[in-house]
Amino acid sequence: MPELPEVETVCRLIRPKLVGRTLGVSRVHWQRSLGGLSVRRFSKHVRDARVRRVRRRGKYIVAELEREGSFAGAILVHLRMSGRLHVDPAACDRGPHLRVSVDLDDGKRLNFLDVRKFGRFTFCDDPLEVLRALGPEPLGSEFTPLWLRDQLRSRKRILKPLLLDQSFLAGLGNIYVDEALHAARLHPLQRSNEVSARKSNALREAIRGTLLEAIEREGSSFDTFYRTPEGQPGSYQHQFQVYGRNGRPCRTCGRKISRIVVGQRGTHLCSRCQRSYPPRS
DNA sequence: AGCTACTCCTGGTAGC
DNA sequence: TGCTACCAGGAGTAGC
Repeated sequence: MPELPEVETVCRLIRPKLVGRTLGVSRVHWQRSLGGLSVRRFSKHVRDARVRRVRRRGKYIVAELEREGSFAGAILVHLRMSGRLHVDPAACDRGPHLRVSVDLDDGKRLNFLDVRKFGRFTFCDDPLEVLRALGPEPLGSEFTPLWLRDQLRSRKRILKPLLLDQSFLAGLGNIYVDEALHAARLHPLQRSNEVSARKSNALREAIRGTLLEAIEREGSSFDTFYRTPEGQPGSYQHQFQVYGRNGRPCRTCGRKISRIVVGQRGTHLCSRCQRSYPPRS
């Protein structure tokens, strides 16, 4: 599933193909991809606007638009489970999963594909309205050791759902939470207020290290899903320590990786490496 | 405040 | 082979 590293990879690859382009006609094949916006309004907002900048915030891709040099809203993309973004020649047939496409002034087309239809490709007058609900960037300057310690201490939430909560920290999903918790040797069911300062620092390092390494490897690909916009798979899936390794030996200690369900999410852990929960008595 | 359940969707696969 | 049933899962929302 596209999480921060995958979204960052997509962003880096499509940025040079979009910045400076003027948008043309759009085609909407699945209206709900627009997230409630009408086809007419979407098309009108996008047409003849120029792409000023392409950036990532959490798992969102934000393509900021301008008209006559002034900010004119943004295309906001969330890939959710199976979304993909490609810039293709206009003649390229992307098949039945193409949901939205927008013509570019260089004869190409920005295509949004999404097998499971959970993703969003929409226009937003003020993207900050959506983005300000997000927590800090795990690779940004706000995510300090002190911030994490304070935030963990001031809540009494189970670690896994807390780390998945985008309003707490932006960009982590099921895969990288499991990987980071294993790297920090923390149990997914541990309560946030019961995490020591030392463990909090370890968690911060684990989150940042995991994400940075995954970005370096252009994310993770499996299940025929995520691909870079160049069509290449990422390679971080070969580094997984726990995710999807149910029943196979932990690469640290050899114990079989177990799978439990936490907050309706499949959760993978090593019960020897991550034994802080339940508390030993 | 924090939790659970439900919804949206499809392709893949287990079981028969 | 061909059918049905079920599963994964990010995020929003309702309800307790």
